[in-house]
Amino acid sequence: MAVDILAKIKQEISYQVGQELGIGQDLVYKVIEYPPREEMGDLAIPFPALGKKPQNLEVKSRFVKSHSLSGPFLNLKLDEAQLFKELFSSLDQDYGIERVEKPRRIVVEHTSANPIHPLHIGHLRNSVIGDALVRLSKARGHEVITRFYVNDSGRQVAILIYGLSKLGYPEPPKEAKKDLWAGTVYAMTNIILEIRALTDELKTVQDAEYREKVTKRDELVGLASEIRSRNQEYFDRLAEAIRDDPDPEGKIADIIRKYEAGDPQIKEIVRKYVNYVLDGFRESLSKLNITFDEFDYESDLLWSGEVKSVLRSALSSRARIEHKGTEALDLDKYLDDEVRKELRIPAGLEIPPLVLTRSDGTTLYTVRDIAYTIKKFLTSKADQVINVIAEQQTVPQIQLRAALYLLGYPEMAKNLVHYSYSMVTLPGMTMSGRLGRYVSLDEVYEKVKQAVEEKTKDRGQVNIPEIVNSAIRYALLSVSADKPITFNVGKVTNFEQNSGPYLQYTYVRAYNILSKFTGEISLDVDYGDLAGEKRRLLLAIAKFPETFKNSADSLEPEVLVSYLRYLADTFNAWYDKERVLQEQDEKKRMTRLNLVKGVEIVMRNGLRVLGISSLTKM
RNA sequence: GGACCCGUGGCUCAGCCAGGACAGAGCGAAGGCCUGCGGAGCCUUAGGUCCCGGGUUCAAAUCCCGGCGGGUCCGCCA
Repeated sequence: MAVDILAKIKQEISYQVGQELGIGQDLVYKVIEYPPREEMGDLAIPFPALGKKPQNLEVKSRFVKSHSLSGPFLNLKLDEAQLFKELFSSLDQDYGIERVEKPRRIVVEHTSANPIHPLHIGHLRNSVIGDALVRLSKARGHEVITRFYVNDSGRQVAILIYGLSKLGYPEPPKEAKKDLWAGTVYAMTNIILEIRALTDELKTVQDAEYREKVTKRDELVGLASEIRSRNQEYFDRLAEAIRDDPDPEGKIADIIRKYEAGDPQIKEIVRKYVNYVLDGFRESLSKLNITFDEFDYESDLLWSGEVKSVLRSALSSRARIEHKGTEALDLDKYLDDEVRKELRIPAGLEIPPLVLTRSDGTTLYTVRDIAYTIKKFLTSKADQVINVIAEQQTVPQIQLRAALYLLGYPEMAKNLVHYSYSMVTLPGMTMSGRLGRYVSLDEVYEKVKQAVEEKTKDRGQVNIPEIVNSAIRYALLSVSADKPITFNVGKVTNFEQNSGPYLQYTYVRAYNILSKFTGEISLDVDYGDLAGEKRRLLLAIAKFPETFKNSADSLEPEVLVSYLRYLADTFNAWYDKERVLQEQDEKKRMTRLNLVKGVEIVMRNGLRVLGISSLTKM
């Protein structure tokens, strides 16, 4: 079992200082920080934060080499020899991967794209973040279940099925990627329907509105001709069939209704095509080593009666109201300030009522999501459910928590986390799955792959997929989730310092030094050698357990990413200046080998929990 | 109009939640470093009113209030 040496040292120091000042150890521990500049020391205690200002203070610890008062700070310099000895005598392969004392059961739902078109770079951010959260939490010792919610009973799937019906329910060509193929049919059908709807509207409007709609229709017609080029035969057949259909909207509503009711014929059709698209998703995500434990179909919740039961409970709730002639829940009225705070609902937000049913009696997405959330908590016996969902759904997610609370599931409401992330945009283009306008995950993957192939073409056997994976993951994980990203392929294929491949490359350097050393790495070292970057490396290695805990517990992969970047920079700066294997002095060589070993282990473990493989050559 | 998120060198970001000492990186720019463990590397230099204005504090990029700018949402869509 690896030990967090730095935590041990900080505890010892805070105990000492606490005794001297007559305050609690925990309080001191909490305020210990790292000075901004090296020459100040390795640790600092700001006295005002403790409400004390001692004249002089003795810190007696074998780990502390010296200390000095500087303004309001007590600066401590650690004894690198003691730290080194303690750290490397207990270093093992799992170093830094600190497990929690009380593991929890955590469900992470992520990606959950509509099964009607291929995954695009917006979903990619969701998948990569979700997967990193899964890996971080698992490494921390939690039991994690990964789930994908299949939205198979909405209007969008119905549109796809409607389009397919007009084509006589064709099979995708053998060589085609099935999600891509379905996405084309969906976008064609949708555009044709939208144009038709707009054309109908033109008959009843006039003047400014008329001109606006004409412009909009012209745009759609332009897009239509673009998408027609993907498959002219499909497009022309769809256009003709939909033109001849007296009531497409009725047919689509019919599909939704029959599917919700579990009509065996439509069930078989819908499931077949939805599963084709899911096959495509799995194929794309497997390239990034992303998998799921469960795929949960929205329709199963309808057929099993789980949605009905939620609806019944909602209809008998005291919060039930009539809203615009239909059934709804008033989520605003019955939650006091304290509850809102507990549920992380902004104080100033007027929560919109939750509409429960359409006038034809069918249920809406959020109602089904209530049922799904309950299912996630119950079937996995989860302590916490994390939904990785775009920021656009902030309000619906709030409605969800509020509704759970009101319907008698306050614990679930409190333990449901919306892990929000901001949009991914493309330079000079807005994406729209509805209109078939997007850059798919597969395209991004291929572009990055080409760049990697170009870069490695003279290097023999190299694990190209793992380099592509690291470049993509790093690009999406190094930016905090709540920042919007403009996805720039040029940047992702730049494998210089700020990149996943840079980290992998650093690992390769460390690994190769170790692989060329045939002896035994011992602790018979020269502590005097621990200066400059080597001392910095020692400190950095010592900080890894704390950084990992921080990153995992706060669900912030970017914290770990920045740390690994710093470690790599420090290692590379040293690597260029001094030799390890060629060092003549045996004890110095041994000092350095230990440090390289430390970097190797930390880099490998750190990358692993981000879903990035450490390669031994590249 | 209301709510939420974002605003840090020319560009892209870290640091903000848990306030602390002259604000860190990368890209781009200028100039250097390959007889040595893999140059996807290293070393210099230039470049910053941390959006603005108040407030709290011994201490504010960080917390609070008010603005400004950008994004997102406010549907019997999901």
